[in-house]
Amino acid sequence: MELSPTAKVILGVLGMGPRSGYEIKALVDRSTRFFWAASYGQIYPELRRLGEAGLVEGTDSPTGGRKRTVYRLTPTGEGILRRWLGTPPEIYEMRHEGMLKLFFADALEPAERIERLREMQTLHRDKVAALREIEPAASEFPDSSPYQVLRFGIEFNEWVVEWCERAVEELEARLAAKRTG
Amino acid sequence: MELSPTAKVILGVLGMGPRSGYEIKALVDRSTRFFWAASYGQIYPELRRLGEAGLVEGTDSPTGGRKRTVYRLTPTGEGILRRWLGTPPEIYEMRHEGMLKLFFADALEPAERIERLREMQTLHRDKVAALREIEPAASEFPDSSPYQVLRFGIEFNEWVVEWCERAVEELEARLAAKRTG
DNA sequence: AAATCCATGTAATTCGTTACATGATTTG
DNA sequence: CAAATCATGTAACGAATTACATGGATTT
Repeated sequence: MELSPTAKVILGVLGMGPRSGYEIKALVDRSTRFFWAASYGQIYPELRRLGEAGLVEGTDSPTGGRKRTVYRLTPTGEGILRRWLGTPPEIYEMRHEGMLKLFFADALEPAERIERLREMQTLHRDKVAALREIEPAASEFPDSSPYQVLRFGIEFNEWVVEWCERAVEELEARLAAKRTG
Repeated sequence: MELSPTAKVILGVLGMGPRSGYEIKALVDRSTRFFWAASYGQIYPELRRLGEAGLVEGTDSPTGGRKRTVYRLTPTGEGILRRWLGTPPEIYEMRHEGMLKLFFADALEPAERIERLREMQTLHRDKVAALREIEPAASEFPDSSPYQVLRFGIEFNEWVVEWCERAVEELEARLAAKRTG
């Protein structure tokens, strides 16, 4: 039973309690999206597949005349979630356009290379700001895993901001040395 | 002229000098793969498309009876590369299974949560080791952008290893406090 | 009354990996 | 001479986003 990327988030989220597809998407957008995204085009078909495979179970629970299906884990699904959680992580990927541009920055003037670094810094500063907005709500449960993960996100992005700062300083020092030397 | 993800690496690599598709792939695998991967199934078709669009130009230069096409940037391609390099980065994505498992770790025993963290730590320790192997060769050009990016990779992964260490210590302290308290 | 939110779902398109097929050349 | 490397390419498949379509409920 190989779990698809989207199945992993769905099972994990349903492990916290029953939810509709819409609610799963909303939760993902507020939390795991920073390291594990999922769109409607993935979530709804995957919920159907997981239902067919017997890992989740949908119950109709409309709000008024608005139809709505709430999904919960079956015992099988619960077991498979546990098993997956108990396995070492395998997937770790990054797609970082700032890094890519920096990698090719030898083709640029030194001043432009510094500009590239500044832009990368801005991007990560914005990430810190975005995550800090979530923080007050999340800090209600300071011992929880989700809060720990949020802290990681904030501290990691702060680290990158500082790294950029140091990199800029080094480059500027080198530029100055070249001018005077 | 919207550049595809693979077009970005290809143009960047060709900006450092003419290369065959095979050589592009080899370089990517030794360098940008950590933050921008590309496979044969992307590279060869994209080289053809870039050729049709007039950004690159292929020249037959067989080695013996083994056919081989070396690509170089056209002036148009050069210009488009420059323009892209001079624009703020937009794409920044991460897919981190360790983080995802940690996020859902409230469903686990505290001891298991610590295990999850240890596994994440191992993963990043392995990354540090892998990058350190490349370092000696890269450090020949300590002022180059690629070396700077490699340093980022090493230092970033080291930071994560330390973060995991701190997180484990906190959790262990909390566990101990619970036992005695 | 309009805007926003709740809710579900699909179609089109792009992106990306893996595996396969083919064959020459070099190195041990 | 076997294995590794150089070299190009495609087919099958899976993953993912975006946009669209539809419609009820709630809020302003």
